[in-house]
Amino acid sequence: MCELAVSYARHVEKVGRKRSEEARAAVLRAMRELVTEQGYSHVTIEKIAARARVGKPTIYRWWQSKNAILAECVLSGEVLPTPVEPTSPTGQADDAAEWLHAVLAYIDANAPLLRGIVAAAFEDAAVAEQLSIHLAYPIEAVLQQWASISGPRSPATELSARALAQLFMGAIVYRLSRTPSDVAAGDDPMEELFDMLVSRLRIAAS
Amino acid sequence: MCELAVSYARHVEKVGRKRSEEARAAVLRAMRELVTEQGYSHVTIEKIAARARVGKPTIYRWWQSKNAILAECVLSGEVLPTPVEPTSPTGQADDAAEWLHAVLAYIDANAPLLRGIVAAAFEDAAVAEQLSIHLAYPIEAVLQQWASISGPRSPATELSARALAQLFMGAIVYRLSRTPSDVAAGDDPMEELFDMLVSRLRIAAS
DNA sequence: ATATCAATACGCAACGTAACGTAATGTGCG
DNA sequence: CGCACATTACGTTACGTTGCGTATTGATAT
Repeated sequence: MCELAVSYARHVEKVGRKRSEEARAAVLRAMRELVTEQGYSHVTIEKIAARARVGKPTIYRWWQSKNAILAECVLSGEVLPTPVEPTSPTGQADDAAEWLHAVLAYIDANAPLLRGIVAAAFEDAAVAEQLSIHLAYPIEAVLQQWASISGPRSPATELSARALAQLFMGAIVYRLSRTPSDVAAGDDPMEELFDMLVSRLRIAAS
Repeated sequence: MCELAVSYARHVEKVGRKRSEEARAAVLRAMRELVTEQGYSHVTIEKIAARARVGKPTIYRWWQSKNAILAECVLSGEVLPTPVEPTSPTGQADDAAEWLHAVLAYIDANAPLLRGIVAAAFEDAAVAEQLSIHLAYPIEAVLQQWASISGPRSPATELSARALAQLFMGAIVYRLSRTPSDVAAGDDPMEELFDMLVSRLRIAAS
């Protein structure tokens, strides 16, 4: 299951020098920075090693591939921090709106990095799985929580919470593929989608 | 705008041997096949040249990059053929359902290729633009056509055609990122989305 | 306790392979 | 004749691997 984490626990017992947590963190950090700056396809192991001030063999010892490093970035929550957690899931429509906008703002702010992650996810199932677990499922859970306040598959949503969540995830991901200029050119239906969702929650709550 | 097509019109006039349409088609065909078989990141210029039985310099003469070749695949409609065009845009709900399912079936049938294209789109704005033009906009146009039958922004849809198209595109993209087994595990919001869309068209038409 | 040793991780340097993008050379088509 | 083509070759970059010397750790022996 969690091969990614297990890699850190190789030869747990016995003697010997311990793995440098410093080196591990530096590699993940370098990966994040390089993806943000240059795009995932332009990231090389050698660049990572150079920036992290780490030997190339050290990287190959602990990670099977470039994708595995990126997957671990997602896994260890270094890419998708607090905003994914709801501020106050009380079911209030205003809270919902606030939270949705916070998530969207975070995604926009980290667009270059997330674009690289998504691109990798489309070519590597392991990355896709981590992305689902650490981005899609939490969002889905929150939306489901809100939706369930007005009952499962209520008239307020007409769609199951799961379908609704996946649709939003899709819209958010698709939005990422477009340049900020495109999105800013009054061509962004995200507000419209939010309004729909929030207004329905509002109706359901009243 | 269309730098991609212009590449074919270099030195349009005057003498000399004409560009081999055969070679061009062979390159695009090889790109499609290799992406389908091995994934975009594993496609190399040399593999393309070998499979297309074409010299490497010929490829570099006409295309600036690997992404440019892929973008031209999308541009020249070799990737997204007929199903994107509506079969009979009469506004009948049954037609709508049929068309939506046809598009979906086509996408599923070509999932490996489309995964590669989407992955590239997330790292190359030019590819993303071609994808928008040749997939998102046609879908949007069809939805708009259907929506307009019951009046612009009617109660039947509540969302603008643009927002619906974005939702649809997002769902398609998100679905592509998941393995067929995942999608088949009754975890697919597509049918639900279709049902909602179609049932509303049906109501609006009556 | 302190010293010693084995085991392991580390950075560094170098290797052969693969793909890159370009250049040189000839053939074939218009 | 001019240009596009295939072929071949080249230097560069990144790959993934290996050997080496050093640093750090736990176990063992004094």
